[in-house]
Amino acid sequence: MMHSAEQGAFRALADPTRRQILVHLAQSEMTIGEVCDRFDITRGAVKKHLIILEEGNLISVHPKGRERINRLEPMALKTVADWLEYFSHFWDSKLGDLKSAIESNQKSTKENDNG
Amino acid sequence: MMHSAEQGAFRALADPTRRQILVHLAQSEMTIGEVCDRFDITRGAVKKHLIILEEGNLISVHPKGRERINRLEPMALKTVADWLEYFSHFWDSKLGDLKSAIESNQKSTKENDNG
DNA sequence: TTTTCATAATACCTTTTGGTATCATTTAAA
DNA sequence: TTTAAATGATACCAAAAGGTATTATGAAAA
Repeated sequence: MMHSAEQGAFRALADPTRRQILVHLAQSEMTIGEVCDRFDITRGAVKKHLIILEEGNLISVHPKGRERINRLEPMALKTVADWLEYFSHFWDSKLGDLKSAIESNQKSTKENDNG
Repeated sequence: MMHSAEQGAFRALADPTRRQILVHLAQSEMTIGEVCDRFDITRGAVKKHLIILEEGNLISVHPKGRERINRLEPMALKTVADWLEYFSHFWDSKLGDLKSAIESNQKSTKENDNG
């Protein structure tokens, strides 16, 4: 099946535990054990979340002795932010009302990366 | 169960068909029938996607005679963009490398809305 | 009033998801 | 060289997701 570049990241972000893990990794990189200490689920569950985060390129994993360091990879988050930015004129527009913003959008945009 | 304000939106955005629907609704509001015309799935499937988008406050639905108009609600997207912005210093930082950005983050941030 | 059109609702099916428990593997330490 | 620690892998389970087909409703049109 076809997957857009950001699909893996959107999928990973859908789960609150995974978003929480990203917040923790934004403070410092961690081993799996250290991530587990911050949640009340089993190591196996945490491991699965880390795999999904890795598949979405939101983290990278680096072996170090018998440990494995999990590190935030912010560029995948930027991919998501970029997708959202396509809609940003709806909320930071000076027009102030949605109807006008959509009409303005219809005039200016026919094709786009989100389509 | 506790749900953060943005949980419904993140959940809705995880599916590529639903993201596509939002792109279409950014062009103009549409009835369900008009949304269906743009996809190769059944009306029932589209309806379910619209319900999930509505649950995430990403769209609102407005009865009009025997039709129901689906309208983009951009503020829920802003909620998601705001969550992501917490991480933005990792990619737009002048520091340029992640290690420094995380160390800088450790100094400046102890608690935050994402935590 | 009787159709017809746009939509809602429900039952059902398969795959994915989020979790557990258990066993295997690899590396550091005694 | 054993032993302990950190992690990986697998089988299993219940619930949620994404889809279909079918039936029901409610408003517009003939």
